[in-house]
Amino acid sequence: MLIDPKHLHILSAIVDAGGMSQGARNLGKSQPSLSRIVADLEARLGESLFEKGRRPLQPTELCTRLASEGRVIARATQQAQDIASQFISGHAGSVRVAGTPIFMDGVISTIIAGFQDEFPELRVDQSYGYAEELIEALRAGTVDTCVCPMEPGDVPDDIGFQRILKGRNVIACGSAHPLARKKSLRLEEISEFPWITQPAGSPLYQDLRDVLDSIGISDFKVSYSGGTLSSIINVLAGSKALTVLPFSVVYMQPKNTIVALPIRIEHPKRELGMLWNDMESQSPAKRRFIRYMTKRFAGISQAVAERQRQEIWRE
Amino acid sequence: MLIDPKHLHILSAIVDAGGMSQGARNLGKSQPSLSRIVADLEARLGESLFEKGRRPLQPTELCTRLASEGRVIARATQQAQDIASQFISGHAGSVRVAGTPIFMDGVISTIIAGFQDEFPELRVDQSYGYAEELIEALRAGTVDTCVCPMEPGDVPDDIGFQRILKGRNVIACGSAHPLARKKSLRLEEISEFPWITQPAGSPLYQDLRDVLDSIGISDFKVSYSGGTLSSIINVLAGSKALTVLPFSVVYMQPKNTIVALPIRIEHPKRELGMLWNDMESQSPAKRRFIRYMTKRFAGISQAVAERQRQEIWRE
DNA sequence: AATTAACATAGCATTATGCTATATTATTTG
DNA sequence: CAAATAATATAGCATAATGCTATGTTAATT
Repeated sequence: MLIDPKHLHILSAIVDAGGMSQGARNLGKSQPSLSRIVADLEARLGESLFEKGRRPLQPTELCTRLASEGRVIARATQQAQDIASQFISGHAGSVRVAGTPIFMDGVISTIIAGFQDEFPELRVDQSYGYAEELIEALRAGTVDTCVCPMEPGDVPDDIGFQRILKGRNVIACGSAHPLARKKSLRLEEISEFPWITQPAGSPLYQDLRDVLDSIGISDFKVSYSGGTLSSIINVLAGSKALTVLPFSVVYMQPKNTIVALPIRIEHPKRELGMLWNDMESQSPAKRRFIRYMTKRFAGISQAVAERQRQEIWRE
Repeated sequence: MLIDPKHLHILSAIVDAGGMSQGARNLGKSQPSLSRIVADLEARLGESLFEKGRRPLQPTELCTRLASEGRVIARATQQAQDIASQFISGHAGSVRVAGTPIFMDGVISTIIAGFQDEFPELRVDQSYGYAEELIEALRAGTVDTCVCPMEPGDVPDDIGFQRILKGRNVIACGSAHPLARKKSLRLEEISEFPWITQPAGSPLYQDLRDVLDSIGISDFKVSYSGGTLSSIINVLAGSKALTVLPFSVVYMQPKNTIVALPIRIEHPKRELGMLWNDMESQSPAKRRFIRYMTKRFAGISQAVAERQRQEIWRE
């Protein structure tokens, strides 16, 4: 003797409408449908649900109590309906984003803020990692999308990649740094200052080495390492140390904290991009996030390049 | 795009069981059933509910949220199930009992106490009235059963009647009354005391008149009227007034409050009985109540008659 | 008594659901 | 890495549930 929750819902609709005909209209069904469902229920329960022979339909006590459970069911079903449509339209759900620390802290988090402003019901779970582990995480399904500097050729075939920003590094220092005011610099001038480095495995560490190699500095002094971006910026701002950072990160910082030195250094071969595993199986929220990011970066990319041209290349 | 609450319930069962096979076992269904229902739901939502190609079945975010609504539905359905079976077995529900005030207060309420002790989930709604209005209320369906002194011949054909107690009246007084200690009384002795009466329309008022008429007292002094039983008893106990009461009422009172005088007075033609409208359409709880009352009174009726024989008739 | 509005029933078409048998597939084991 | 295992997916078929329209009944109203 099992009761179908749908029947309880229908019962509540009849009781609330005050009759079968109106109840049927409210539910978008025909009156005979409800009539039969009620009759079946009565037969299966062995109890009548409406006083018979009364025309403003009068629910029995049992009916009233079952109808109140029906209301709970109706509410939960509606809720599920809403959740589903919110979810399908990409207005509800969550995205798990991972990426390299400096970019996540320095650029992506600000863009995420804009995303959350536009889609307040969407939850973003952020985590950190470098290329190999990120791809690993994508494959394991513990992360939905990653932001990571990659050489496009290094992206495995099974992983989607969308470039969002060109790789442009600069040498950065605190805005009070003695070199900060100079219009032009000779390479020798920077050699006396100590350096802030990223962890050895990180792309930026490699970039730093490459830059100094190309300038001819093979032996450099490291004054600070291991901090996340906010620590690095504090150290830069309060000391004479230098570091290599993506220009986009410098660009996104508030004025008067750090600046980029007007020295052209070589572009890293990596480009910042978004990675994903299987776009088709992504939920709408996740697709929406990726769409949003690539779209926002289309604009930002321009602005960053323009500013860099003005500030570093002085054209 | 309507979601069936049953499907949400099934979804929650699958998620909670950690897989379809176990979920199917828990629900008492076959695994292919669930598999298809999930596939249909996915097709209709256009979103997958379980990560595909993962074997410990892993619900997607959407699935998790829908399942949590499913749990609400499962709980409400179970609740409805419980309500129904409690109700059908007569262990839940309510009974609306009406009756004449003195009997309700003096006898029935005590029996109701026993009923509620045995069926604590059953609610009793009590109200008061006299024969015509009671029958009216039964027909209107505002009351389920009535307790009322009636002449069996006066019961309308459409109303069921079950005698529960013979009509036996006595003259009652406070236990400290000067007449209370006498073994036998002459009729003249009672004529000097004032009387407590019921409202003019009540059966007991008629009984009082009949009694005094038969004794030859046509002109009697009324000292108090209009009170319900507890007032009447207080007035009896604290004054020298007399009144006519059913012996059953006197019998049910605690010792040393009121007593019945050893004077044989004529039996009223009315007998206390239970009335109902249509036994078939009564809910189990109401049937159970009527059953309980008639059964309890089968015993009480004996005890009352026996005691009355001893106390009044002195046989 | 006639009218009206609602509920009940009948009949039929369609969909949903149930099952068993069997194919696939992810994971574990040897 | 192949075999074994255990779970899910699919196919096919029978049955139950549900939908509708048309129509019969009935309680309330005029």
